[in-house]
Amino acid sequence: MGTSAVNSGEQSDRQSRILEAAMDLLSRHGISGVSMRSVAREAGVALGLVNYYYDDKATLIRAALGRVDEHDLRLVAPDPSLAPDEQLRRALRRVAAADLLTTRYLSLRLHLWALAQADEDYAQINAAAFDRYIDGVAALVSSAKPELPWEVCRERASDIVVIQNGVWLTALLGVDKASIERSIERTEQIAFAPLDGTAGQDQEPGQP
Amino acid sequence: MGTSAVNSGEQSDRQSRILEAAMDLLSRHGISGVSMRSVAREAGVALGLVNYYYDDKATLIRAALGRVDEHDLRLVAPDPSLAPDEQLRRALRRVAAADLLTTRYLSLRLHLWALAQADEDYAQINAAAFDRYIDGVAALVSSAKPELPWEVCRERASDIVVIQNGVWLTALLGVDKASIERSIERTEQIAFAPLDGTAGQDQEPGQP
DNA sequence: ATGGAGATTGAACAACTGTTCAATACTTTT
DNA sequence: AAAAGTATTGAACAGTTGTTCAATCTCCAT
Repeated sequence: MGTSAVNSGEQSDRQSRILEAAMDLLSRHGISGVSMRSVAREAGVALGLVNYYYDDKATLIRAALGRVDEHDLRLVAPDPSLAPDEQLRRALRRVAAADLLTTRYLSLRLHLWALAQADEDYAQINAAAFDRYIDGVAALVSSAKPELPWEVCRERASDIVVIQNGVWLTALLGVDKASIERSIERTEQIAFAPLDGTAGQDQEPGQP
Repeated sequence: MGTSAVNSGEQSDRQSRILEAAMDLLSRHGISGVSMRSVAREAGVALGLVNYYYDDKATLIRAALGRVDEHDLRLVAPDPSLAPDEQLRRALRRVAAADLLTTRYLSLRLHLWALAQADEDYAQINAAAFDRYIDGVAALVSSAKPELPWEVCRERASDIVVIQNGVWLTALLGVDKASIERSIERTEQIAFAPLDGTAGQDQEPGQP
């Protein structure tokens, strides 16, 4: 029987070359550019082998989706070697890092999101990963500002993620670099805002 | 010869039914769900008629893209019957309006964006519409706050659009309604911020 | 070397794709 | 009523798609 896609990590090198090829094609040409044949060609492998490692085309796409979700989660993984507030700051900065704002990654994310919108199956995987990501951000906020109740951390995390999504989506359209920088700053302000009022914004700096 | 897709407005009823069907399918099942046959079926029309009104599948998709772009631009069109600051406020609020935050519209936008990412042709149309949209927002900001130099208005518009994109993208994933509301408020703060410092954010509400 | 298990190939199949086109139906003009 | 123009149909075409499968190849334990 096939090796199944539940297999994590690097399998026989060929299997991961196939997955890599699929992600590359998806990122560059969208789902219509991903056929079993084009994947095989891109991976330098016979057609049959793609179906050997991935029973379905759906399984192949699911594997790609899993890889990207995994990657996203690493962005907000706690790093014990850093002070909590520095951890948070870096995680927020990573979103605008050069290696993340590449067309290849952003485009891949966009296509996967579009797929999730069209297919209930992908949608669930995606939604779960999205929730875990928000939880990750909330956990970082909580470590950096322990005085905040968890509920507030989740709130701030949601707000931050809205902006982050906006950042990378807009980055695809080639918006001003400076605007992205300002948006990142905005996420920092939300994260580090003092407890008092609503998160990180005071319209009137006047005194009571 | 065919009627061409340059034809704006409502043509023979059948033509617009076809376009409507295409947009519906695109929104619900993504580009792989849009075939000339499925469009014809959804529109209750023979296969040949789709190619009669739209020479290409690409032409059909372009028409859909045009419709959505047109719709987006109307969101920031100036409305002389309102005071400038009210115009701006309403435009910013419209993004979170119920009729816009529907899956149908958001999903359509997402798929078109994904298509633009895969096809240079769509990409240019999309980029142009995106620019016009930012210009529209900037113009509204400028009317509401005439003391701002145009450059600053564009800056604020860019920042606002980043958040708006984040809002509707995240809305697709079913994020907390409250978070969306807070994000909209944030766009208002950016728009209406006093001229002094950076746009709409003061980390410390202290006095000088 | 011999057997066997897994890896790899490409041909074959049925289903679907976009596009073309001759044939018809319907409207309007003459 | 005839002619002309447009709208509408579905069959036909060549190509592509995902999936299956018998046939090979590779490698390792025996």
